[in-house]
Amino acid sequence: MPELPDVEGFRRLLAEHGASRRIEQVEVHDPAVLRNATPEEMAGALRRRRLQQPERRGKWLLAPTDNGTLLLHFGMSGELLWVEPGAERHRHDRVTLRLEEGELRYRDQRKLQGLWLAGDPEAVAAIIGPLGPDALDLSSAELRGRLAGRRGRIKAALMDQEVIAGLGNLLVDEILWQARIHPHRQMPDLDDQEWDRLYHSQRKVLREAVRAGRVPPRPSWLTGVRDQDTPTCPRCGGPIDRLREGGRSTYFCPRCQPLPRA
DNA sequence: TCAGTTGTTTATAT
DNA sequence: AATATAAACAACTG
Repeated sequence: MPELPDVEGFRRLLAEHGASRRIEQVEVHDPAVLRNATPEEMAGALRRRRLQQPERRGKWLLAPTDNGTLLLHFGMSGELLWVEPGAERHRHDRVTLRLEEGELRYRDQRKLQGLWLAGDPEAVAAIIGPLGPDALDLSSAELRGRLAGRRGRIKAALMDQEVIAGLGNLLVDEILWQARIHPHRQMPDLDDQEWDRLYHSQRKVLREAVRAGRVPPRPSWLTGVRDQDTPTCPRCGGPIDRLREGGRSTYFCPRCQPLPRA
């Protein structure tokens, strides 16, 4: 699930239900998701502390309290849910933050990422590592400035969190498809019109995905057809092709997204 | 049994 | 120095 739009949805959830409320209890159902603290340390740091305004940085969610910050990363299968007090536990619920009004559940099937504890902004920065500017507030000039001059394929560059933070496999395929740019294009080869299409596609896809809290699988979008057995392009009707880029499945339309100089 | 999954890191090669 | 590839992490599903 989680790319920028999903994590932004989790941030909204946390802002609505958690901000300014007190954590009554921390329940660690699976200690394996705690990356730099024991369950005792996590509970000791957060119990009876007040949550402040949450923040998203790329795919990271920051939940600051009056005693340090909880950092959450959702990997490929994580999510954050708000449930009624004492709601039944799901088998993949790994951590529960119990508040007076309800419970926040960190749920994750695969446990590829997890939860960290940071005492100060420097510790937060050390855990998150270098991140490019967030994709959600990126100007046209900044997008081009971050990418131009790099060698390599455009999909790899867009997926690199140090270049731009927040874009993942699904988003990048959708953006490139809407911009009609082949995922293997080289940045120096893009003309002004293509840069423009890339920027506006990025804006449109992100705006609508953030609103939905996911990349919406609309029939008119690549995301709406990519999981079909033999997907066809919603724009031209031609067959959708698949290739491997950076170890990820990449879907594109060879007719709408041609690779020049074959 | 095997390939595949919306993420990231590490090792190795180019 | 950058870039490319594969594997590993983990827990499933078809």
